[in-house]
Amino acid sequence: MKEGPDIARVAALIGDPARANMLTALMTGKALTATELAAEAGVTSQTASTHLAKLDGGNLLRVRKQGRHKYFSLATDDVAAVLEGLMGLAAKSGHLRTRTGPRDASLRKARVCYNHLAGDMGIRMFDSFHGRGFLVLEGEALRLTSEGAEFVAGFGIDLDKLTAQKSPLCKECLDWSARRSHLAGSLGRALLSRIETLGWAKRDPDSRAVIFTQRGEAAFARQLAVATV
Amino acid sequence: MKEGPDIARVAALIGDPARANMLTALMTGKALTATELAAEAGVTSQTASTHLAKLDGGNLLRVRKQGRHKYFSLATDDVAAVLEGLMGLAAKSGHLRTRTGPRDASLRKARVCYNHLAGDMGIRMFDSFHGRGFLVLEGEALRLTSEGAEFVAGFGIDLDKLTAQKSPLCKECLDWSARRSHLAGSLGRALLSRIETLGWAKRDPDSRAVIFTQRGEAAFARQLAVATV
DNA sequence: TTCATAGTTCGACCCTAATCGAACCATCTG
DNA sequence: CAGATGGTTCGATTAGGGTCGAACTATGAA
Repeated sequence: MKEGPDIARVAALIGDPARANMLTALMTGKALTATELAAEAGVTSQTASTHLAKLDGGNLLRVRKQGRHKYFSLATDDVAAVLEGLMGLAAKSGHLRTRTGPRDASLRKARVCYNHLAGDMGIRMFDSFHGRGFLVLEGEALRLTSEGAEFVAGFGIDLDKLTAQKSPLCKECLDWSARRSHLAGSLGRALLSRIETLGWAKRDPDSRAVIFTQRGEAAFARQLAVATV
Repeated sequence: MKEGPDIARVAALIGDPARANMLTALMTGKALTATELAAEAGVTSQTASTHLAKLDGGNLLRVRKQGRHKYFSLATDDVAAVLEGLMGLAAKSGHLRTRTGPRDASLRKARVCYNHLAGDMGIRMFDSFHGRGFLVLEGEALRLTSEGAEFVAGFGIDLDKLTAQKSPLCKECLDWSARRSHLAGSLGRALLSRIETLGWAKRDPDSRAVIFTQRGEAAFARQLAVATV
């Protein structure tokens, strides 16, 4: 009774209705912001904040700060597995679902996100870079490989100018609509800027949408599909 | 926030330190009495009683009444699996172990339990009967099959006399030392009585021990090993 | 710069639920 | 039968923690 592996502490974390609702909402695998989770749990943002702090303290969550937002997702698959098991025990099902993302199709496709490219096009770019070994995840950080540097240089970007800045070159950014990663940082901003310069796309002045021209989208896709060798 | 599969309720059940200690103590697979679990949790018997009622109400436990005792075990393997998962999440291990059973070897081997045979010999008998299809579990009840009836009749037991009684013929009884099932009920009592009549064993007048003679143990083992066909 | 929004911290309130003492019931022992 | 033990129920106490209002910080937008 004195020591123990403290299964009680973890279970108690999950045992609060508000926190349980948050965790079940995160079972989709998507990341949600604090306010979204607050709504999901049916509590105010203050209480949600304390709850999320506790869940994070119990290593049940993974937290990523994103500007003035904070994105939460389940820490590991193990957490999801335990939640799944608990759902099984609580035989009576009846899931909650959570509304997500922008309803505007053009925003989903491509938009600016703090001056870099987000939406489906942003994700495609990130996936391509990652899959071709241009970007590697090192712990929490994102590093541009020499192959990657070569590619962006060939794309017309002056890396030296970027690395001279104080702000980080590469940052992983969580996509709003799809909730997957895309490229942020000064490089992300430079890439979007270059795309605009090339005339492949231009920003919609009334919204965050980024409108690709037909020719621009084709050229963009061609760049992403280029084999490394 | 209104409905939900109520993962919170189950988690909250496990989330109380006292209850968590009880559940971890039951992770061995053995059944424990209410007082043992109270000691394990470090609470009084009253509080333990309420805790156990709640755990039972949440379908986390299986309960078997045994005279003035109440034996608790985990309801299903699923429960154990979830607990295992929670332990994994609560990384820091350090298990509790619980003292068990009689220290006297002869008592472990064979003893009377409310006038029927318990201990290793009792378990061997139950396992043999069960494995040969003499006894079948039907829900919570235990039924003697026609093959079983034939066998015990051949062993010299008057079944008609037993079935005429009001008390149940077959009952599953949880073994004190090994915490596994053996045969109780009027049949269990009749079997022990018959064993004594045959001179295979006699009771120790100073304890609960049942002392088998060498010849008796051999004959007993032979009976249990007999193939049905 | 000023405004708006996301999130946090502090403080106070309140309510649930764990706990135990005491009395009670059920079952075994002698 | 009386005595002992295992377990439950009731009631009162208490502590822990969830909750929100209000004030505060940080980041982005205009």
